Amino acid sequence: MFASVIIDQDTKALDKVFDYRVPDKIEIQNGDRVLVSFGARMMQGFVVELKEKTDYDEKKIKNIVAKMDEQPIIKPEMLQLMKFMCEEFHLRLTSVLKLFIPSEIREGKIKELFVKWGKLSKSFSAEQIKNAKSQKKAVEALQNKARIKIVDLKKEFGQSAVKALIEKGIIEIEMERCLRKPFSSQQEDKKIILNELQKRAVESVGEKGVYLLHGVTGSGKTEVYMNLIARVLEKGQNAIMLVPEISLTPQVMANFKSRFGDNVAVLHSSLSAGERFDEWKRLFFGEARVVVGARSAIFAPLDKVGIIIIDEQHEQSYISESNPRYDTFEIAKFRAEYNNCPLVVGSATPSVDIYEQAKHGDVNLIEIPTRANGKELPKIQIVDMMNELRVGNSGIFSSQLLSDLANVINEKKQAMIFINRRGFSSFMMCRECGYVAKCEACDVNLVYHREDNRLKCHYCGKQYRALDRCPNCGSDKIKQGAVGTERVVSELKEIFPNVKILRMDNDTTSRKNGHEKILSEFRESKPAILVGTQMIAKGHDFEDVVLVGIIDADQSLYRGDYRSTERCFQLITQVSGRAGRSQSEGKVVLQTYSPRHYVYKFAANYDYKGFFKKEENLRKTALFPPFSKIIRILFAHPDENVVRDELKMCYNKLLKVREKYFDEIIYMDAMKSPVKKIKNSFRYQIVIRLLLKNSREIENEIFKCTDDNLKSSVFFEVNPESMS
DNA sequence: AGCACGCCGACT
DNA sequence: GTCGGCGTGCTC
Repeated sequence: MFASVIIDQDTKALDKVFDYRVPDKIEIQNGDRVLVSFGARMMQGFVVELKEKTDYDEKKIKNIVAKMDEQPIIKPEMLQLMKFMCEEFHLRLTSVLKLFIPSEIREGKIKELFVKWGKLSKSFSAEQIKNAKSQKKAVEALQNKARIKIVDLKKEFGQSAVKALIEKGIIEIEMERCLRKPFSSQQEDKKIILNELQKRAVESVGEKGVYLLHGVTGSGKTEVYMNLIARVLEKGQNAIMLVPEISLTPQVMANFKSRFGDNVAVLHSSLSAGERFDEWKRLFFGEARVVVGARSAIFAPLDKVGIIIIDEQHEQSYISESNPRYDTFEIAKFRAEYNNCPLVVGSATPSVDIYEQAKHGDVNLIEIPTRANGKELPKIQIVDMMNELRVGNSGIFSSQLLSDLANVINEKKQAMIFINRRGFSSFMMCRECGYVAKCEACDVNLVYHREDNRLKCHYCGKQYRALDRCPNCGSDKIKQGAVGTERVVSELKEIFPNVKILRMDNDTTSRKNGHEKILSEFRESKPAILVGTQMIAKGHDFEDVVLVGIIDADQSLYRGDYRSTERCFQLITQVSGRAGRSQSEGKVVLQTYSPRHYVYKFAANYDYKGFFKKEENLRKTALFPPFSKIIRILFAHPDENVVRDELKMCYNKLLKVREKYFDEIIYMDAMKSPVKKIKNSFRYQIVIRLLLKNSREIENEIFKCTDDNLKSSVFFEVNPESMS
């Protein structure tokens, strides 16, 4: 019998399986963690396949040295998922591996895997101990107990005594694998009362398939989720619940903990490796039956999965940007199919992509069109900043927003001001006529790059001279518009000197608990204004927030990205959802320089369907996803010449693919990545846009062109979230 | 990743 | 003459 083993080391050179012979005395299963001799050293590996024959020279094959745990670490479902990911997303086995295995049992940590038990040797004689007191005591203890953990022995009788006994051969060491089943615990259950719409939503979720829960902000989706999970638990199955990164997590977590008690395991980024491992073990052994966590929790080692839920489906954080790159939704779909269970994704602002799937019936649509508390959604008022400019107000705030803020302060209520500040680059826009520079070839907005003072298209790489005069109206008031949180805060402080004004952005929350501190301070102050970036957009319920101001909504609109309109719509809806969550009516003031852009009309009316229809049409015409596929191949290497050469090599091969599929490849070019250098590695990319017909086949051919032994690291992305 | 093998410079 | 620099390539 032979076993294919992947070596636990994330390198391209080791991204293959190595065959070992399985000795008769060791019983090996798929997914077992094994110790093998690899080259000159001992390594840890994982068995991914068992077979009778091997292609490798049998004379050179080594034996598996040992099996490391009582049971396989990688369950059959996970093994299949690993293989699926490698094939489907062109990832390395070795890098996929680390998503499935907690760091605590990986790489150099082999020693910690075993519990070392101390046992008295049969052939020991009392003379050997003579008058060493603590050694004598240790031996006595072992005479009564047969075996004691070495760690405990050392603790009780001292390091040196135990060491001496081992050296003399009086104590023998017995290794035992450490992954054993811990005790289990019981569950409690509290029922929540659902309204009619929520009830119907729960009932609409069937035995399997993908469901899109489209519910307005405040429609009580969380209660629906909890009910669905309770239903599944009653059937004796388990559940996976995913939430976006951090900010939402404490609240959701508390909710779930109080509902499902010890049954809940939590996996998120701020856990220590040890804590993460503990939760992982609880899931692995079926002690915890619900996992709540960020995207990586989709790899939780749960059996009998009865439902998978992804909350805030549209969130970007579900797409992993660092290696290995993967889309959580695709993984969830695999697991749901494998377990024959439903996958429910929820959002107030679903992505265009998934809504398109719902339209074709690949995804079942469930709608909750009203808020759970019966309140109206806050009114959104669009303020034309161009007009403000015309009447002589060139400040950040419109007169409307200022007077509304004054009202809030008089009534001792709270307001939030939302600023869209993203990245290092931005678009160029004319403040007189609203003209925005676009790429001639791609119909997306150009991005201004300060380093070389040029405008660039992130999809085709075409470059344009930076503008100093508007080509439309001739005005010289053309500039890149970005206002920072700091400036907004300082101006607000000048206008409202006696009001508490808090700032929340990356700078102020980087410290530990910075997040919580600001939020609780805000909660306690009235009146108060909270100024912040994306992070104030989601999660938190503040009863007394009656006004939300959106400064420069355009920032997310003109980002040189085919998805930017979609993002803008999502952002407005999510931010608006913060206002008027309780008794008081809420209002939103939305400032923009392009008030006639269709996104604002739809967003102001909370008309998702209208927006979708319009957006769908535009993408169909311009051939952007979901009506095409964008493939980006990123090359990175510290030596710029190496990347250039290898990119060129790959590009030349790709030219042949393009020839073959000339009708289906709309666009293909090689260029520098918009971010030229990260961590001293130069980055170049090839961007290809192709039609959906035969796209899988073409994709595979494209991938083959990068298949050689390249020095650069190569990343392969389909419909990338960002081009940086 | 590591570690060996290997082919050129300054050193007891 | 050897010790050792780290470039290339292999590990079942």
